Amino acid sequence: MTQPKPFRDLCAEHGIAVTHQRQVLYEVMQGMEGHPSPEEVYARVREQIPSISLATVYKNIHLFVESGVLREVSLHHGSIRVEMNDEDHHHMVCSKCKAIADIGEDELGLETKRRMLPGGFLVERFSVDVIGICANCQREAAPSSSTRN
Amino acid sequence: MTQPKPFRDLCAEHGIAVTHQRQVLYEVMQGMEGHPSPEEVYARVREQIPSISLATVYKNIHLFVESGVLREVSLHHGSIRVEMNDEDHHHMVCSKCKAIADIGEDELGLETKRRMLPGGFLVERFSVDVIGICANCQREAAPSSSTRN
DNA sequence: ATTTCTGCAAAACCTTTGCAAGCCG
DNA sequence: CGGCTTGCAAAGGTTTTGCAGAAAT
Repeated sequence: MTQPKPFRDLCAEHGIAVTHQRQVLYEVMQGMEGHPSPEEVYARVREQIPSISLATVYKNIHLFVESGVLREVSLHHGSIRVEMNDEDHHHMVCSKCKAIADIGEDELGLETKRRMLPGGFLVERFSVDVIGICANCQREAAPSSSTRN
Repeated sequence: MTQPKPFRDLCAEHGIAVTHQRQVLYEVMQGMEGHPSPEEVYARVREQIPSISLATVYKNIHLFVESGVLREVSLHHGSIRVEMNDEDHHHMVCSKCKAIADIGEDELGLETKRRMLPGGFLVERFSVDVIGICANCQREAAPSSSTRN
């Protein structure tokens, strides 16, 4: 079992109260792929707690982000996105359809050696958005060579 | 002279009309350091065209972005940011004070060799946010070792 | 019992849109 | 002129805030 400290201890560590809403919010987010918006999270949590309010979702997402429980990602998107994936990874953003996919640090083929940058900036982590064209959009954009598609 | 095609030709290339507002907007943005928000750009343009409206600024920023005249950057910020810096560069975002500084592709020490990623994603460019602590915040956060500061 | 949290509703942004008048080509 | 652009004002969407009641420690 890899979750001996499910949620109570996370809350304890960060000095926040354990509420039913937070518990469900946390679990729902754990189970969501990709980069859900607050609205999307809200919709899912509602299935379990119909009376929850969007404001509560926002408040707790912020709380979680500030506590380091999860990570905020600012993609080339309009609204806040959040992700639970805590492995080092980055994002491929399709400039045509705006789809976002994760890509592992190693698959990316980036070498991130420096821990200190010019100007004395101390590196915590790298957040890479690879802008490009996803496989689907490449197919659509190549009408002639797609004969064998 | 490096600007033989100041603005008229840019517009011609992209098939958009040359208006006074666009001309001033473009020049103002050229002259702004960093990553101004639409509001900040608006404030500057207003100095020259007091009657300009924020809506016009938004419309034309979008037009410029779509035309490729400038680049939209989505940092770890709330609103759209824009930049004229068309050299390949990335951003250092301080997780304490949220300050943003540019860093050149080479200074970053990243090797970005691949043009194609797993899943058939065709790379156009990399947009790297380095999250970390800027020199100022490091000083403030180190009360003991800052004696000789 | 106190402090913290929730849900509601209103407010505060930020950004977009519709439209009449004006400018560009 | 005809079409694109502007400015205004209003609408739209997202996120935040204030507060009374409810839950947590």
